[in-house]
Amino acid sequence: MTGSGWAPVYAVVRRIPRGKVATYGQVAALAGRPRQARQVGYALHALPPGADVPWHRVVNAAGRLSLTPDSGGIEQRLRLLAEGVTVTEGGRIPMAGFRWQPARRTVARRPSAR
DNA sequence: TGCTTGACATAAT
DNA sequence: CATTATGCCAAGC
Repeated sequence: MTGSGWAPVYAVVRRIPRGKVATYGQVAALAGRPRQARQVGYALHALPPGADVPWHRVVNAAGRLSLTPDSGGIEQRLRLLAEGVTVTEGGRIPMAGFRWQPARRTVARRPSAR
């Protein structure tokens, strides 16, 4: 099948538990695309309204909504708040306990470098 | 067919 | 905290 190939991306996003959030890079990595966080965002943007994908649970690595308030960031914030995720007016999320951790990435990310 | 833009990430300045 | 630079790749024009 040559189809888009973003199916795994949507599958990963669907796996994000309610009340938690994941980063684009994380989703990209879990979907098999370690360095394509951008394409993940693109794929989510291309999602039709009402899709079975909780795109609002995906935020950037800084724990902030990447979308502009004019684009849908407002809706994303409201949806997260409705799920119990704390989001400040500035679109910031305290990733202390809201970060979805499927397995790796606990406190020490990426050995070496940095 | 080739260049530009973009829901990003990371490091450096 | 803002800006700059680089990487990665799909879609739009």
